[in-house]
Amino acid sequence: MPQITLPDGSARNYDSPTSIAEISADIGPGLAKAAVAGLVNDSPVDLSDPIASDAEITILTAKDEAGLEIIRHSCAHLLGHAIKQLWPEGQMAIGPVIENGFYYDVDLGRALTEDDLALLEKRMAELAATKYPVVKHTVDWQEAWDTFDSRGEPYKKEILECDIDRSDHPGLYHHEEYIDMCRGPHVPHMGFCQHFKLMRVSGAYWRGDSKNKMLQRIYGTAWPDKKQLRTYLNQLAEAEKRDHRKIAKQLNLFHMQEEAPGMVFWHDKGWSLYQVLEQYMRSEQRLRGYKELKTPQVVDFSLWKKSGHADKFGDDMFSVESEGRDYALKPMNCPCHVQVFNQGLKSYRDLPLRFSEFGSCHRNELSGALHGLMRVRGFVQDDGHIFCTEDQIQSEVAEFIDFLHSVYDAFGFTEIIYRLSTRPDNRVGSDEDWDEAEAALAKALDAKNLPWKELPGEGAFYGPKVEFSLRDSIGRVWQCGTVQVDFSMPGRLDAQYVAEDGSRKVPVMLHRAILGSFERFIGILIEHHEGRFPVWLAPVQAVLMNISEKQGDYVENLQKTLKKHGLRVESDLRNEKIGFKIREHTLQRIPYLLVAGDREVETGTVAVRSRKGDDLGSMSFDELIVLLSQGSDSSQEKDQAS
RNA sequence: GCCCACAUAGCUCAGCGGUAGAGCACUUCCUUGGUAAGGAAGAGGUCACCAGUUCAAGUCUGGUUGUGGGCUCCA
Repeated sequence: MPQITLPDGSARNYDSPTSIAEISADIGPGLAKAAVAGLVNDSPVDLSDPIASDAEITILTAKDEAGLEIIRHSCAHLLGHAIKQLWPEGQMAIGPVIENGFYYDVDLGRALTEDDLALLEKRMAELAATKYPVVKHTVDWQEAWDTFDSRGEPYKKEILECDIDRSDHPGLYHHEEYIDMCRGPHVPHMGFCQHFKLMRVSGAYWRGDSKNKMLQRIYGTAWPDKKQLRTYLNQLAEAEKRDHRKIAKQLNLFHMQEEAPGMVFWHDKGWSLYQVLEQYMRSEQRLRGYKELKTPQVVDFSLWKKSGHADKFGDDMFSVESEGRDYALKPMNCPCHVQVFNQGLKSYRDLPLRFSEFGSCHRNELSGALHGLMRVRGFVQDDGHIFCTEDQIQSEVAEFIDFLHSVYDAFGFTEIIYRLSTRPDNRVGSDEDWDEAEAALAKALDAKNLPWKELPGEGAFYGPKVEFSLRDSIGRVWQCGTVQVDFSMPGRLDAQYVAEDGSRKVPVMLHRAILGSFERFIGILIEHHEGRFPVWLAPVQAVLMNISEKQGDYVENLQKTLKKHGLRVESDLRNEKIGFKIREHTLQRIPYLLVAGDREVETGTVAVRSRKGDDLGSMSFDELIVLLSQGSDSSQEKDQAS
């Protein structure tokens, strides 16, 4: 006699075991039709699963996030169904839900083409249009194994053997003649799975292990209705429009070429952006008590052996041989900073000691990992290392977080995501050290009421860390900042200070970065702003143009004066119509377009137009200085020109 | 590094066995025009690189390099 409680608190009684399907039908035909699956005491179930005892239930529809996930999961099965119809020899691996969609890994023994994808998509649409029912059979382990054995599905058998207990009762979902194994739940019929699109194919290792066979992975996206599918596809097009590689080409910021894979040739405009960032970080760091260093880029391997990096990352370091000695291009700055710390005897009175460096690093990343500015081989970190005592960890981390907030705010990033990565299995340092460091990081976050998520086991081998990610203007998340506690390196590299009692102690070292690397951060800025940089960052803040030749001298003089005020202003005296010049510089996303004709020469002004197309009227020289000098202050960041 | 795709003028791309094409940009000339493209003429390419097939190769085959999308990795 199950009593069913609905989310609104109302209860219904049933004489015999019931199901989500039955309850939905009792509530109304609309709901019965829309129901995808349900939650029974917060556990997901199929519509048809029997409910024999008292329970709190929720009916899931396509409108629920959980309901949509079920649809996506069923879409993976639909893809499996279509694959097996088109290529019966294909061996199915796994087909999970991912953000915005699903994928299926399958072993076809050959690569898939774009044409195959279209074929698959067509077959899937045909199958889904029949709205065939999905039937679940719960069987015992052996029956599941026999089923996949007879159907020639070795990967499914391996999953059973390795991941599923023999006493379990796996669910077999029958999609007409196709059978897939799944914890479920799934949609009651495929009519729910009609709004999808296959996106791409790629290779993927079986079980994510590069030693295993490479399977073919087919990605798809799926949504509750046509409209949401279209919206999503539009968003993708939007992201593509923002691609920093494309915008950088249009705006002439940098280029890369075959002779230096993964390294950047900065052009003047990109370098201007870079310099503004660097100068900004430099002045902020100075205000916060950092001492800026510059350390060598080519350092003998012995130091990397001592620091432990050669053992762990040796293959990823660029090496140089000279006069029988082996050197490496530095992949990071920390060992060099310890060398600076080690010069001269340090006292506890010197701590905390904050070093910073715009450290030029090289890492020989796998060729396939390179990606525009986002993943490069040569880059510059806004690196810093704080040498301190254990007692100072929490306050140093707290100060660092304040610093990081002010920087992200200045660049217009308001939403930050905090993650605390704790001890991995493979680690150095005592458990007591880890307890203390993890607690210090957590306390620093909690003291500011920041919401954070723990990533157990994700810490570095030498200590726990907090990672800071920011959300960009179209919702994507980028990890940039980090602060890491290090118990290992100061000891390995013989860093010491004299404690209050005269004894020698090893300092704690905090690694920290806010931007991460200039290269990547600029890539993120380009995409975040879609190349429309706030005026304080814009490589060219304004372009002065004349209407006709007569105003040429006026424009040139004005440009000189503005440049003397440190403003980045160009002039365009070409023999072109004003409309043509306006168009070109608008496409170049120049914040302000300054036009001088006879009227302006007479009054000593210029006509100001924003890149958005707004007419800001005539401005005098003084007004221009104010307009173009809007700083990194975030309240001004959202200027009229954006 | 692995899987798949791609590489043609400065840029964006077409051509897919038979003497290299378009638009924009560039150069010169005309035009001096008030807020998103004024007109005319001209110049510009060993079709990424190296082999092979063929009477003939941007075009077909193999290899190399780079790029793109994934996978793996990310101190």
